[in-house]
Amino acid sequence: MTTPATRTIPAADETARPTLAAVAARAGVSASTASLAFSGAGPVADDTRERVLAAARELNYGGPDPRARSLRTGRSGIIAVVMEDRIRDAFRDPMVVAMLDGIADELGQAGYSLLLLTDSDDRPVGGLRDASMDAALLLGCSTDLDPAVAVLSQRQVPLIGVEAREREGMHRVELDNREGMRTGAEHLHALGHRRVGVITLPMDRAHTRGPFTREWEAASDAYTGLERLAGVREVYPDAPAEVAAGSLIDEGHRAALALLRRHPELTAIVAQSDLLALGAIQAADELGLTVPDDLSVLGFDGARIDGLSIHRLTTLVQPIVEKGRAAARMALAALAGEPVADVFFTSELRLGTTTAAPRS
Amino acid sequence: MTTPATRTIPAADETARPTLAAVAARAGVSASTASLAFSGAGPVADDTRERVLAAARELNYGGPDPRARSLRTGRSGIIAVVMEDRIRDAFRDPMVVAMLDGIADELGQAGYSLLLLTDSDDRPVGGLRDASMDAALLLGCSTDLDPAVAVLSQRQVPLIGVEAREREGMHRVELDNREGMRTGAEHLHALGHRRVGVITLPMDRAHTRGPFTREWEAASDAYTGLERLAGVREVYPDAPAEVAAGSLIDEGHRAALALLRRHPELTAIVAQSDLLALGAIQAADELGLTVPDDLSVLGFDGARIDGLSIHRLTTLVQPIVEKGRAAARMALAALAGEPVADVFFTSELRLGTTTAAPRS
DNA sequence: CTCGGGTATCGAATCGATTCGACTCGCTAC
DNA sequence: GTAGCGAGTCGAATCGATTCGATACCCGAG
Repeated sequence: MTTPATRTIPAADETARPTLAAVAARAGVSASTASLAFSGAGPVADDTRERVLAAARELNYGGPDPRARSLRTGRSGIIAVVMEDRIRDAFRDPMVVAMLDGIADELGQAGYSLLLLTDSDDRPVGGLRDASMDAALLLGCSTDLDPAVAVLSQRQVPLIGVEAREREGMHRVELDNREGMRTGAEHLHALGHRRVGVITLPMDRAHTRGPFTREWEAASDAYTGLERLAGVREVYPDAPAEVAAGSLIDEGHRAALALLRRHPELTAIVAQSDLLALGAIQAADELGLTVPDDLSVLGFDGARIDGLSIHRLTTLVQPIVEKGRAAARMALAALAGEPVADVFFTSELRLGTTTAAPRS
Repeated sequence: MTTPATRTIPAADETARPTLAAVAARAGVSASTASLAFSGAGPVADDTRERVLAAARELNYGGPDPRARSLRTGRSGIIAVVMEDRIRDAFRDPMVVAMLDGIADELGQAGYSLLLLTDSDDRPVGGLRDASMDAALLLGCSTDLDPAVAVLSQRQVPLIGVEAREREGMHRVELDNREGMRTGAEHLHALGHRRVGVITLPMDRAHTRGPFTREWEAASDAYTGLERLAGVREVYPDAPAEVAAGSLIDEGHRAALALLRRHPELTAIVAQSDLLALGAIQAADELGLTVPDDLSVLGFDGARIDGLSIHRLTTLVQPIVEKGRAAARMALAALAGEPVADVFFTSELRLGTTTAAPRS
């Protein structure tokens, strides 16, 4: 050994995790060479590489420590997906799952992995602020989490917002929520409906239920829900709205009951998601209303929900998986230093059996 | 400034990301003090902290870089969940989602975040090997991914296997799959059933469908599926089995049709998951068989699947969310250096309306 | 008046790799 | 005969923080 005796030599210490330096020493090469042998970047003689790998095997070395590599290279290979809801709630929504699917697929192919973050009351530790990530995808996040996002922005982490309010330095994936809903509302109007109610997605972080008053509307910063509502209001400016606590069948059920109790004159309900629409149909059944003759129901999403209903929902189909893919690709492009253009998707009205002309 | 002019001073360079050192310099304190000011560990005078934070604001510094912190402290705050399936498939399974829910809840409270990894053909980069994580939870992983897991083991990353084959240095969360299924089979036997078939979970990584032959069985290293099958075989040693390509309703449907075509004499079907059982019921309906009189169907999981069927499934209820929580807690305990004991959960037979004595 | 003890701060070592520039060979081409 | 080149290797700087031990200071107790 040429190492001076003054240095601490962890030589035969079996408990400590071996380092690249230890492997290099054992193989009789420098750390730089050993690094090259592992990464494959740069020229290394075949038998040198062999010796290094052999030494690694002998020392039970499992390859370079990702932490150190990440510090040096500035890349962690991790892309975060930030959601507002608790994971439990998020996974209940088939739209979220479908989108994650698109994201994961695209990221996986590029060799990135996916960190799931929920924007939970900004904990002192463990949140957005101190997870290392190369980029972040924000799924429908309101402005509430601005401070945390600002930190990422400061760190020059590329930010992709999916159906999120516009924001300095953030790329966006958008959907024509407003236009889609207007198209849907026009469809109802053409059928002859004049009294139409809306069941909306949550309008605040607390997932409060109830009638969507003008004051509440003024205070709300929910993005997607407001856009979809605005679309309906372009056709039915005074349509009453009931806010659900989540995109869930039960919530649609509850909201529909509330809405129909307060507004028995309604002949159609526009639900801001397919799950909500399904709940509304259930509620109609219970009230003895026939869908679509007594009550038309319109959804949004184009979720393929098999067997949950005898109806084929009239709904606005959005390319949800593609949306996920697009978001992921934008992150990858930003990381590659390529220019990134915002992406806009459009939804399409799919006619089903849940809308028809109002009776009489 | 007291900094010698020979050092490169990134002073007014607005493009480079500011470092803690830069902030410290600007605040007129040492890097150590600045670090303390941010982390809160150690005594710092109030006005010193103020000055540091002010300097950070001025320099647009977003807090310590997680990468560096992670290298130094040896902790990344990330716990990985490794699944075999593609995310798309995994999320379709309500059991996986429920378990992730328990995991996420427990980890979130402890300030950890959740890295989703799928064991995809061991890509050169982006897989298990080079994501930094403090611990890994392996959800029902077969031995196929041993090499990758071995690396983690070498790195002394705590490993928790949920329904995974036993493995050196891995903690386990187990379920009484075999005993549960035996109990279910005994229930059928007590009702008088003598000809019983099984629909199994996937038995290989390729998700191959088809009759589960003895050769295949010998070659398979699926863990949960084999255990559950073994439980049934303790009562019905010769029960024919049909392998499904996933825990999905459609797969249960397909498998049941195949099974009943080959074995019309069957009076009961044991499905290895509730979704498969639901599919089997659908298939029975189509074949004009009445459940439970013509065909009894037994599930496993105790998934709460509302509205998908008019039947209440007879099934083995497992504490799935608790399983997730337990796994997460084990990881946290291991990280805290506490002793970790394996955890065993038990399932319980819940009688529904899908099993009865065979006709005649 | 001095000593003990707590508070605030700093310097320097350290975490474990990657990477750039320099250096040494052996060979070819002019 | 030597300039030029490419392959292979090494040394040293660097990434950006945390943390340990030392130091300086102030205050109260003895």
